[in-house]
Amino acid sequence: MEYNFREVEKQWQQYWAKNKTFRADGDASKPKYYVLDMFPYPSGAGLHVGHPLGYIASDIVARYKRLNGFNVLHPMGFDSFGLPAEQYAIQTGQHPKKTTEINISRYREQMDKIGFSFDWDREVRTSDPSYYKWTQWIFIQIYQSWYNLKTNKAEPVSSLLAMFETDGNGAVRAASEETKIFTAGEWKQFSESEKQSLLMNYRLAYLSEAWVNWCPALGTVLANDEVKEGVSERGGYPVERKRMPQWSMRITAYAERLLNDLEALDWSESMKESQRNWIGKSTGTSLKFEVQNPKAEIEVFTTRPDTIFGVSFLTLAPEHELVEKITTPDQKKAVDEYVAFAKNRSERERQADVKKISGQFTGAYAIHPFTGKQIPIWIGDYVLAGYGTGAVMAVPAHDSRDYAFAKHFKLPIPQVVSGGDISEESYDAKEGKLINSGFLDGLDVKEGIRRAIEEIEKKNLGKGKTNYRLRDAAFGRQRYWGEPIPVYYKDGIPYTLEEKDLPLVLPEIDSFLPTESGEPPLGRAKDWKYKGQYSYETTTMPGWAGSSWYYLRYMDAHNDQAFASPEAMDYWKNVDLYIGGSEHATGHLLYVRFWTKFLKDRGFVKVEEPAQKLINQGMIQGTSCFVYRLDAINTFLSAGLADAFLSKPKNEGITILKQLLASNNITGSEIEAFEKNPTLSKLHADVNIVTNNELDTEKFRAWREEFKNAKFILEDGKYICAGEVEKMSKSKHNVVSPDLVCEQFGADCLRLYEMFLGPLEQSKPWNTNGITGVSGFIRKLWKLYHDASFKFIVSDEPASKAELKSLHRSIKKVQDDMERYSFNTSVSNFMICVNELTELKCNKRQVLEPLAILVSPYAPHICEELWKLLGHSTSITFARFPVYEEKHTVETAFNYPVSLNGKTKFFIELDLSLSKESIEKEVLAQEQTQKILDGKAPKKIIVVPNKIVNIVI
RNA sequence: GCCUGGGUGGUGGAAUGGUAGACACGAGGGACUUAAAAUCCCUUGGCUUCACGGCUGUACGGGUUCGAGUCCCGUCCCGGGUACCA
Repeated sequence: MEYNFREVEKQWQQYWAKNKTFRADGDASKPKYYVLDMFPYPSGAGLHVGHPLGYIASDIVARYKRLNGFNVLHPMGFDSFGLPAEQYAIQTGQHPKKTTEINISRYREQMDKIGFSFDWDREVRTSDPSYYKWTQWIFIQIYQSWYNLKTNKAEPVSSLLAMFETDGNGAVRAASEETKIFTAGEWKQFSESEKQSLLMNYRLAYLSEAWVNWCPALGTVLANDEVKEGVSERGGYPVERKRMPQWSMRITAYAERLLNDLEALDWSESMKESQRNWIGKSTGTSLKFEVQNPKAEIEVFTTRPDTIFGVSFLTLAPEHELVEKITTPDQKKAVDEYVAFAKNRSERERQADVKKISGQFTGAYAIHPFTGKQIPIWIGDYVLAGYGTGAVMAVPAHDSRDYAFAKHFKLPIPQVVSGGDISEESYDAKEGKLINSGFLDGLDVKEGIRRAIEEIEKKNLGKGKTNYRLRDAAFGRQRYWGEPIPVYYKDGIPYTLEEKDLPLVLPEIDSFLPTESGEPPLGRAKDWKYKGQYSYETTTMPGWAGSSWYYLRYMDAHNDQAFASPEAMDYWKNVDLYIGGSEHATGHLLYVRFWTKFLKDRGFVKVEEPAQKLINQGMIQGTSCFVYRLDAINTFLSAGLADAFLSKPKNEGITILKQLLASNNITGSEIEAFEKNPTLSKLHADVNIVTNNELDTEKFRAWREEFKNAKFILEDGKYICAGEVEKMSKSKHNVVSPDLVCEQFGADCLRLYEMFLGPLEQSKPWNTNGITGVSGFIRKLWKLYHDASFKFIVSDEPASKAELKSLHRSIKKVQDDMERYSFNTSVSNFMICVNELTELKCNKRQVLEPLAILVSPYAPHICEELWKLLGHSTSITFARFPVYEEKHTVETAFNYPVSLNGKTKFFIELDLSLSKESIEKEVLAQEQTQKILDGKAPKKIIVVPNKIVNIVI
């Protein structure tokens, strides 16, 4: 009978699950290969066809590597803590744990239908106490560490304490905000609370008063990467700046390493560039400006110290601590007003009118360190409190923002770099000679920067400095559904739990809202105290905590003595191939690198980077379908007819439509109704009732009550929909679920088709139009082994040259494609092979067996079935991936193109195993060649191995 | 602005500097069939020719090369990311 994918696929999926076929085996003699997907957050909407794209690719690689003799680790899990479950809980009262479990089982069911070769025995869930125990444990290690700039790595706090006890902190070089110098003697005199608060400045996880992104609607703090364009990434709510006590991770200590180590990674250039930009290294110098009345010093950071003589004012951020001090009495009112105005503006407002210039003069003046001139001090919200020193030296002639500010407030714009016209805009380029610049005159910019820093350092006005845009990462979240931070407070001092007290389990609470006093939801937990008396930290960890080390847990998922055993980690090392979306460039992928480096420093892991190779799969967009409705009479126009109407002037269009309606049996009264209200609306139709742009009108009528009595005006007997590419989403009715595709065409078809759609990395719209081609391929493959009455047949006769040629060509191509991760061309190559073999009516075992293996990573179900029919014991590991022999055993001779002066003239039969020279000779000896040369001697003969022979006359 | 990836038929897309458009969809034609579905075969970048064939062609303009979609220089578009970062 014809291939029945429904039955076959189900059987194999059950077989694989029952036999745990894909368990990463313990055979340490095999080379390892770790292929990982970014694990999903199990949302309530389930998977659409876009989600499995990356999983299919990784699964193909996993199966391919197994066939090549690798011990493959290919796990899957769930990033199951997160905001949506909690929001849903607030709305419905359903416990997030429950909804999360429901969502996970739905995801699991959907994934199982696609036939992935995940090792489910290693599944991890970040919300599982046995997992987050170790997330908490790692937090404690980070808390108990400091960053030693001398050894350039994290060390336990004990080593720091030892230094304090013997020498104080004078000689300590640490990533820290601590500026107070103390001696060993002083240290010993400090009280416990003083000691702890000093130490806090060194810890890699620390509690401090900090500016945070506060999202009132979500009631929580967000990290910088969770804020996009001034609103929260989840939900799109406004975010404001707020100062509050806050747990943070000192990721800035790792800025340089995170930046430098990017180079050796096999990631896309754009991905690396995103991280570089996010880290935002810039080198320049700090520089102090003196204020005389009252006495104060303003420190600025600049990358252009060469333009120091072009400074015509200073600008401070409105939040700058000196603002209040230096403002003169007569400016006080105006400054206060401005500061209040700036503070009340949300980040979004502030960013939205970047073009609008605002600022206020403080009345104070600073002294130019080289010219001694008085420089007015302004405040302006184009200066950010969080970057550099929160103050800039304004060089309007050579910085576009300073320029705009100066023009607006009519401040002087002295030019100090020649080569640009500054009458209309600033000249920002780092090219030209310095002018009007005292000791810098005549130098070019590069040289000027060097000289200026030299002079600044000599005069002790500042020093060369590197600045990073990267901020420490906010770690506490004022919400429920996350890992509790394993910290309790004694006399107001935070202490971490001991390992034996872990996990600190998330307590049950009766409501997921903040408490009346504004405390996070965990403040509601009753009797939740350490040793019955000390209160716990009530914020929880952010979403990125659990995902920053999960790749390690898969290596040894059930270990309750350690997050993973050293043996397991020694064997699996790190991820060989990581597949996931590019949207994680500045979030997850930075944090997971950070934690890996930390764990390496402290000796818990041996690798410096989590993933050597990264592929970002593109997004699959939806193709929305639109129908056009004449609202007055509930009549739908096929797209072509609607176009004809819409492209005409209104009156003319109505006339055309009236005729059209009349000729389509629409009654006169209805035509009148239409004339009164001639509106044509464009509505989304469910893509699942549209095939090749043709709407199934019966299903459409049944889809919605309001369309029950709809009338349709067709073109060529069909109702055609208009198509448009949009993001796949429920509200646009363009969601295609993988379940449906599996049901209709089979999992193998879905897998092949998703790969066939185009290069993995590219974003592309889902379009089922071409799926019949792939579906046909599967049927053809089946039919290779079956005769006209669908009886299984295979011949033990030796294969013909042509058959072997087709097979070997495909093996070579597919191998090459796999090495390049070019999955789409692989599918094409399968199709060519099957087409050729079909034409040759090949049913030779010698060809069909390797073919089944070759195709199996892509279409595992049908291949397993065929392999079984071929009489072999059934297992996905088959034998080995068929290896193509480089020797020209099959195609020793074939038509070789010969071109004359770059133009292809003819083909000749050549033996490819010959050397270049012999090929040249043979070409010349050919009758055809002599005819073309016509007695002349060729100037040059170029032989391109395997490609072409070129004769130049 | 900066960074990054692109620009190839009606469409999705193939081409380690070597026969551009593989493979698939769509379209057109044909076979089988009472008919439909399914299946199979042929044609399908453009221009030109009755035909064999010829010319032209990978956003545009130059260059390197025996040979360029591919490499180099310049220009124009499109997608993605990102920014008052001093």
